[in-house]
Amino acid sequence: MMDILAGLNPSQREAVKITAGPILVLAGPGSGKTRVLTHRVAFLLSERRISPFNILAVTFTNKAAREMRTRLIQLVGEAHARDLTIGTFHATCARFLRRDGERVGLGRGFVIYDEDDQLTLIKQVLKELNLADKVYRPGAVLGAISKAKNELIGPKEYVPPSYWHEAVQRAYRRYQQLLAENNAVDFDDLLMATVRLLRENPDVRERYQDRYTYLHVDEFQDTNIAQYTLMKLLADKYRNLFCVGDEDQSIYGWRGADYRNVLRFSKDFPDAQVKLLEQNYRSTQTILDVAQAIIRKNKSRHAKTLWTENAAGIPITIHAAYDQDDEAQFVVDEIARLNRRGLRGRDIAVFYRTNAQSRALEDAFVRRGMPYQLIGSLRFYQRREVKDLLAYLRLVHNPHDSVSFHRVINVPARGIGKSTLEYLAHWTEKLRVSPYVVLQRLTPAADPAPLPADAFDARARKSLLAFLALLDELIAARAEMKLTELLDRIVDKTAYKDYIDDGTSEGADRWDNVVELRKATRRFAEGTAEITLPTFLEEVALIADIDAMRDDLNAPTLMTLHTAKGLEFRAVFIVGMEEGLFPHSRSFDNPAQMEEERRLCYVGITRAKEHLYLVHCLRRSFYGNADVSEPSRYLADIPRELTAEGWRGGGRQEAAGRRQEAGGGKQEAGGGKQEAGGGRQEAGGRKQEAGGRRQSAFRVGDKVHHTTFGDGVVISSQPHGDDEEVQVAFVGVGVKRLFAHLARLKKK
DNA sequence: CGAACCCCAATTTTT
DNA sequence: TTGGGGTTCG
Repeated sequence: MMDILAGLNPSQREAVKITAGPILVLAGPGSGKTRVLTHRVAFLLSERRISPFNILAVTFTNKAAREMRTRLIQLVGEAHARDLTIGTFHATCARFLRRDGERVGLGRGFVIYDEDDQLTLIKQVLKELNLADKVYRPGAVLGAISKAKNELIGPKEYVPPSYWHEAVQRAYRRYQQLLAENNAVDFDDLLMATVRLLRENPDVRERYQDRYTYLHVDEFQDTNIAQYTLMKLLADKYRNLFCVGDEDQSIYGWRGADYRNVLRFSKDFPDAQVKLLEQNYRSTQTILDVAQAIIRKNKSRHAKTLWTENAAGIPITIHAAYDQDDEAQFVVDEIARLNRRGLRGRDIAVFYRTNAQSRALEDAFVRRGMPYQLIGSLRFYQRREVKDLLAYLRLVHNPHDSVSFHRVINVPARGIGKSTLEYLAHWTEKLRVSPYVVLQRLTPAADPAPLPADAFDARARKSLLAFLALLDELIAARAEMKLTELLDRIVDKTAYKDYIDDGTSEGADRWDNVVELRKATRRFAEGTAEITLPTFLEEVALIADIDAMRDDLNAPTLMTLHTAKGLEFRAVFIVGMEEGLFPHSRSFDNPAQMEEERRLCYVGITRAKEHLYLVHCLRRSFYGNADVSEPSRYLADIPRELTAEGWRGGGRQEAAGRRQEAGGGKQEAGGGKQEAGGGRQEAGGRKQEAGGRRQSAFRVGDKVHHTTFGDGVVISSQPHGDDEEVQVAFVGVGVKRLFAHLARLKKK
């Protein structure tokens, strides 16, 4: 076993060595926060001989949990690391509730509703309560409910601060009722119910307190009230609570996170030791200076003095692009350049404020035939086909789940239409049972008594009974089948392939996703579906975008700034550095939110080790129409001497003067999409760049002629497969991007 | 019943 | 621009 303390700096070592009592480690970006956390656990295990069973560490993402475990395996070996409890807040709570949920009224087989399901449910509620969804927008109502839950406020305690919120309260109450009827919980319930479980049941509380005597929280600044309360409850007996965080990286305030938990901690644990980690090991001095220049402007923060022994490095690049296509083009061009200078794909990331921005980037990568990894946006487990099949699986697990029930009762279409469903709803309300039970009572042998013979017309009745038979068959099959077989059976019995694979390329993509889902079930090959189905469903429900990130893909990663937290790359691009986008206009009127935007910028910048690019557009189109954009205020905060001067040269600026179009349509460069692993990331075109091998026939500055567009000047040129992709500024037409050969471009 | 059409609305970040 | 939801027509 290696020396746990070796390789730690003095402050890190101090933090690790305090093994008793409450400890708060305030750690700047790149200061070895995760290192301290893992080494502290390793230290507990090997030096203090604490049993791994007594150690709990919570993170915010599965990825972080996984990484922590991996590092601990390296430090203390598989045998010790295996028995540690490391997981996300949500997964940990789900685990507690699987065991003891009945104490707070949760049935054994409860399902976890994701955002889609929540939306479905709240829409139903709003309809029931006759609340116009114009005024009571489902998302907004859910947001208000979520906010309450994060603060551990139930529908009864809820004090509506306005008229609007009075309706929210009613919706909240009904929403919880429906969740209970469906034996379902939403994300926030996982936390809230666990807190309730511990609060209201001293025996359970004490059992968990005795089990987990050493508690650890990662990214402490992002905990909300519920999460903080949970940890405080667990720590109440032995008081061994170790938290690491950085208030400057608090970016989830909108989701209820409250960095004042850092202050609360000091108040609740007056004897807490506070350790500061201020040495940065990640970034160049220049990048660190840029980051400081940004974050310094925030008022509500404790000034920190981050420093590094790293070299100054190179100046950062601020680039003005014409529009988002030009911006994306710049990014891929620049990445190609970095590649030539020895940076590998996995060393590079592109961050943006909103997911919608990924599109233009994807287009540019695909056109270039450059592989990439996209995190987020259209999530795998959110796609229609995947959700459909998951709904079937959930129904098998819990047939009373009415959201899943309604999702698939007519998918694929089996002649159960609107009026039939309305009538079905009539019976569920009348009998106060789940739709599944109504179907059961359509059978002649039903007990209690079957519904009257004239309930539902013959056709509807037949369809409904067929669906019931299908469900019951699947439920019965569960006991003797593996999960994968169960899924196959569902696909088979519903003729799902015929339904989804309609001959179009989208259909093929969708079918690929089904195959991918099938692959995901294969990890649960041991034991019958009876055993593995609940675990599978739970895991799937608690997956986050970032969890699917792969290090083995060696492609640049595209993700939102929020997702980027906790990662590092040799080169970082932040695009869309524009007022209204970043900082986002939604934050303008709220100073606290504006500070959060700034922290987000700080988080983005501090991901970079060596190269940092901040890019903004002069024009950006939002939904349909283009608008002039102002450079982000953050750019103005950066001292000039830290940025590359005279950089904005090259042919690009001329191009920027004119309207630029992605001419010639979108050519799919590579062999379509590559679905990988968890199925969520998409590598774009996979075709290898021709690189410098081909001699290009067209060079920047060449005068050319095109039969339709007339005369123009080449402003860029890229070898592309057998052809050459050129950008040409045509007189009176604008910039077009085309394949020279294909377009029969002539040199003049 | 279901496909086709139309209109409207929204678009921040997500465990 | 996209998608969801509602309406209409076959």
